[in-house]
Amino acid sequence: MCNDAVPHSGFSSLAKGGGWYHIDGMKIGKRESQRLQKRAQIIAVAREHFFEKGFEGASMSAIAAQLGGSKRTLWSYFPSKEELFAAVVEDTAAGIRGGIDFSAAGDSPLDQLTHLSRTIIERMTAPIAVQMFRLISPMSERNPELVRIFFERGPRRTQKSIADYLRTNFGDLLWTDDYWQAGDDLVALAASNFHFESLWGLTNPPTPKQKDARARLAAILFLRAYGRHPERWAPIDQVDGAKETA
Amino acid sequence: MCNDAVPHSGFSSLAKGGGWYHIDGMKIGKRESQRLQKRAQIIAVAREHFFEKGFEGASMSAIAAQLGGSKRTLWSYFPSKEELFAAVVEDTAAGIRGGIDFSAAGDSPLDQLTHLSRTIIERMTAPIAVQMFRLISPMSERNPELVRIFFERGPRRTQKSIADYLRTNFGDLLWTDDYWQAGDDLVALAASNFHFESLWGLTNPPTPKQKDARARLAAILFLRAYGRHPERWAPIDQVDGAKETA
DNA sequence: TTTAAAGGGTACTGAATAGTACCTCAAAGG
DNA sequence: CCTTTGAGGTACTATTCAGTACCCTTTAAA
Repeated sequence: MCNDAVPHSGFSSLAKGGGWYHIDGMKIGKRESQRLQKRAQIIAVAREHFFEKGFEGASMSAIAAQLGGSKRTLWSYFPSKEELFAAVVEDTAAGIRGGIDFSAAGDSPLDQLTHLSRTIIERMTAPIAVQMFRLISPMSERNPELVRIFFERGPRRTQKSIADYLRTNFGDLLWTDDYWQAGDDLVALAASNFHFESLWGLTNPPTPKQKDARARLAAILFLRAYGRHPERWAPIDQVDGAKETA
Repeated sequence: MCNDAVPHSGFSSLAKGGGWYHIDGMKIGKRESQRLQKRAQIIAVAREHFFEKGFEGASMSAIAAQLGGSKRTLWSYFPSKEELFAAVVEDTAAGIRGGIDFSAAGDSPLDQLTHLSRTIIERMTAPIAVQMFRLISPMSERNPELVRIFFERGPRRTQKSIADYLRTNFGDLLWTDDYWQAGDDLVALAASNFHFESLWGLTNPPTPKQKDARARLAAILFLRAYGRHPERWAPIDQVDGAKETA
């Protein structure tokens, strides 16, 4: 979709200014290179506007004005507001997805899951993710396909990474075989509160310390809920709010 | 806010048509009564439009047209689009809140929590709640106060009910004193998946059977995670996806 | 029965919108 | 060096929208 705005006219000849331009290892001419840059710049500006005002509230004229160029230029890249919006969604989803960092692989199960929970929290409370949630939610009635694209390219990949990770590293410790469900529940335990608080802007953003505490609690809760031997993961003295009495 | 559109001019005199009109036990004249009815009707129609098109997408002219009356009438009730929107948010939040049904109070802890989880799921996947989430999310940048009002009058009350319920009925069974946190985690376990699926319209709405299964799983997970004796709530043979091997 | 308020209908204002037309100029490509 | 392509600038169209003005009818209240 929208690739017609980024023509790849094969191997173009040597540019006058000397040297080649590369994208993804492909040699391309300077014209194509500039066009790609311009396209990226447009998407970046459009993202600001859509994030701030929403789809209906954002104005193509305002975007063109901030870009400095003329409207004609904007329309030569994206033939309609919908297509520009779609490009922003795709680009942002691709930016959010990334790979999950499972680097704490050598530590204890509790530490591993704490680290994973911390990563999940960080990702779900990142401003770009929060703004994307705000932007995409109301689109499900008007353009469900767009929401699906966002989900497939963003959250879905994270879901899969987590499920794979649990299957590989925690297969023996859990009583369930449904690693997708378990992963979803880990995400829910780790980020659910922060998600709503961030989404609705009800409180100040959580501090690193709060995130750490929440990540550790989520890991304990998860290991108790899904572990074969839940009593091994006693929360007493490890978590604020635990009662003194055993 | 907006109460200037609903004048309560004290105890007005007898209406010609005979009899009194009552609202909240107060006697009011027929004019006031009709005005309140009209106001409610406007909010109902406006809600449809805002739910379908969002704040920016909805049109006051279209709302007035569907109401049948003239624009002048609409503006005499709500002096601006923002005020109408605020009224819709308040009205809807008040409608959603209701009381939680804790009627399964005589059963086992597992049954009690299953029932509670089922109620939570039902509430969070109800169309009016889903649409309200979609509508309110993007408002947090443009009108944070409105989001706060919605939260206080809707989700916050549910949060409190659940925390109170856990404190009263499960105080002895849980290792934590933080019943708000525990309640939030129960909600997360019960409804998190369904919440995103509903919000983004990714799948068909869950069937009653799926909701029942999820509610039971959430109850087990919660009792293992937060129970003093998690091993008592063994999921084997109670939950799909549990491994055969002990 | 009188009267004053409210609702309905139509037409309007002024502003903002998505998208187009046309021309000019810089620069990339050959 | 010359030609083509794309980008900038300005002005435009047609539409839609929030909100207003004006006038007529209905009806509740006294």
